[in-house]
Amino acid sequence: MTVDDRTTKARIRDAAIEQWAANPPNSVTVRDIAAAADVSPASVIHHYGSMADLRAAANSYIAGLLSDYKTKAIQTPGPMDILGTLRGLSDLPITAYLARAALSDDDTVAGLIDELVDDAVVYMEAGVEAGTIRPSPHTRERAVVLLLWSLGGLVLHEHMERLLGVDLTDAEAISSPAGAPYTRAAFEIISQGILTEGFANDVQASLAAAYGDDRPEEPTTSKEAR
Amino acid sequence: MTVDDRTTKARIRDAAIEQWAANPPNSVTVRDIAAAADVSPASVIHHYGSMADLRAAANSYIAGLLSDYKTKAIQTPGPMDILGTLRGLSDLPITAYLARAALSDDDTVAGLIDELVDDAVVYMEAGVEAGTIRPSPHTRERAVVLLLWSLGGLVLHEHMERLLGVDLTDAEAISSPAGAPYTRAAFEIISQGILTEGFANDVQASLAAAYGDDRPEEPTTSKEAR
DNA sequence: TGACATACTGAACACTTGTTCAGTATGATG
DNA sequence: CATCATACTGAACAAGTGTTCAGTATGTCA
Repeated sequence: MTVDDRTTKARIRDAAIEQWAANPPNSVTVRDIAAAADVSPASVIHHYGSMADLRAAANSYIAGLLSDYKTKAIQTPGPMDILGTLRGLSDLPITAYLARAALSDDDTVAGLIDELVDDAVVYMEAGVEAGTIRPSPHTRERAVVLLLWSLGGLVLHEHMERLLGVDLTDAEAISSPAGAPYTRAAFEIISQGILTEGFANDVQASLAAAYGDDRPEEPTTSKEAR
Repeated sequence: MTVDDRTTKARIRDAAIEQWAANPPNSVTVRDIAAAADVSPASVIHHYGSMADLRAAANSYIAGLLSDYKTKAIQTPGPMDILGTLRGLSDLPITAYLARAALSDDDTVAGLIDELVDDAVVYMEAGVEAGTIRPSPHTRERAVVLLLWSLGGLVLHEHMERLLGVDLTDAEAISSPAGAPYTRAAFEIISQGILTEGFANDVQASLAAAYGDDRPEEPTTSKEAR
């Protein structure tokens, strides 16, 4: 006999998160959330004051979950997939929620993204220390681009599923063989890039000429010309 | 003095595209578009029948522009930035529009994305031929992931701008020194990846063990049928 | 008991949305 | 000229939005 011992306020919050995770932004109404939480629309406002405040409460709740996972995930090595750590963090569809929230113009969302970026920087620095991640002259910029690319792929998960058959919001699918079309492509990109060494050197040279040279120091590998 | 010789119908379409490119999805109203085109809301409906039909007309117009660019871009080498070719294609903010449109559940948009993917595959195969792009056992999957990552970064351009100070929807900014924080990080990732060689081998080994090996130089137990 | 706070609701309100409609202007065609 | 079609508009409408509000329970505490 499993009863729902959450308070009504918590039930409303969770219902809101689920609704926002599952539906396009701005298409979720008070009445939707109220129906999902099995209360009246007025009750939603009673507990949270307004729709915007509910959104803020949901965001800060998610932020709290993120903080919790941080302390746990710090000991698990291999930050290959920055967002992967988020999956399976709670019963709530956090990744799907983030994918939608990243697009809302709500100000509190920016804080969530910034937090993820900061975490990514920390992880990657730890990876450099551990010898799994290449050092970079622009650690933070690299982390920003990589995180926003990953998050962007998540945001476009419907296209990803149509094109590769992989649902990035499904935690189990990703880590199963069904997720291979995505994971092996992503791994290939982040492990060796896509450019040949010769062409990369050419581009690097022209970039250096244009913006100034800041090539990362190569750890005693090949140095011969093409 | 230059007069606007576009028909009212064309002006409405262009105004709609600009509005949709510049504002969050579902936040653009008939009255916004009407005001931008300097006509009455009723005139918008008069010309296009409904808001949905206007959207469809805009999508097919963009699709037409894309087809045009394809024939042109085929001869410009260096497909480093797949989406870069789209910038400066027209006076209309096509990339920004695509970034918003990629999220709408309109069916005609899926066709646009698929077209971009197909183009990316072609470009990358040409790059492999030319020796600028590394060959891959999964060309199409790699192209999909790379394109959706890029497009995803574009979708999240507001976060990118906040975090890096680079506006991905601004064609000139990208190719100027102001775009360096993004371009050099993106280049670093696609030129050498982010994993060290040793760690990449480790991960590759476990991936191969889990899903089956698809790298000829890594010998593992071969027992599957063909 | 009485007094007070909290939880919750149904019904309405003010506002915005896309769309309709009657009607005016303009120009082409006979 | 009359006739017709098209371009365009102001005013309204129905539906949907978040929110307010008076009012009813259900406690808690003196």
